[in-house]
Amino acid sequence: MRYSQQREVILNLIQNTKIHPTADWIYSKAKTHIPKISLGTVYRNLKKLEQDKLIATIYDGNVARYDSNMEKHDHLKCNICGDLIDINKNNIDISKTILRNFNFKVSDIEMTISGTCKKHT
Amino acid sequence: MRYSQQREVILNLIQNTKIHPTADWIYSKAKTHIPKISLGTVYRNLKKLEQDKLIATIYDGNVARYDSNMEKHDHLKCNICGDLIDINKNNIDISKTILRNFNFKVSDIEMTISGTCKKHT
DNA sequence: GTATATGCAAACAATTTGCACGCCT
DNA sequence: AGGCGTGCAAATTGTTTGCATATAC
Repeated sequence: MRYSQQREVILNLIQNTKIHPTADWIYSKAKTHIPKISLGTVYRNLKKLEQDKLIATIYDGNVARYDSNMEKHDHLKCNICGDLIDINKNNIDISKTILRNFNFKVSDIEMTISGTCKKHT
Repeated sequence: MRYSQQREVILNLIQNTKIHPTADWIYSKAKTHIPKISLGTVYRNLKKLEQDKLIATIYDGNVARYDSNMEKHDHLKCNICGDLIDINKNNIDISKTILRNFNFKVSDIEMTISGTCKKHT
């Protein structure tokens, strides 16, 4: 992958925030560094960065968010502000542990387990 | 909520399939019963049915899928065909149990825990 | 009769893509 | 020089909405 200033700015933005930003947020921040940058460029670079495993995509409802924490981890999602907070599975015991460690009151736990179903064995 | 043939067909379609269909799938099946049904009607009824807790929305990547199994449950998602298979959390012990019970080879477990973060206490 | 539901089409939001040009290597 | 990356605008996709008409109750 060849160097480009746009890609560098985009990656830095993602790495320097904890908010798991959307493409739009990245676009508006990037414009303060590169006023002429386009939204298409943002999306193209996000795809590339994901392919190169420099970032990961999190689908939050029907909006994509981007995360540069590439260690396997999960999220606490606040029902009120929508913030996503990183957690390691190791930290999880049960709701009580989460309440204690994160001061986060759990109302629901959702899980998607992926893999290969029996049709492909 | 007042009766309508459209809504009845839509709900029946969701209840009679295990595939967690998308709005588009529902629309095309519904047309075989009600040729003039519109996609707008499908979406409006999906919203209503969700508000009335007759169905639930599952966000799968960036597409919404609809599920009439209203008991709390999670999903196994096949990496190859994209199918979502229902599971009860009770069934989950670990990957091995899943392999045994569902003949499903687990490659990843993702979890979103929602609730209220400390900013709102 | 009146409120709710419908079909249709236009509007929207998020994301992708074709094209001519620009800039790394 | 050659190819990857860019800006711009138009195209796509999934979903929502305004409006006039139709239907349940």
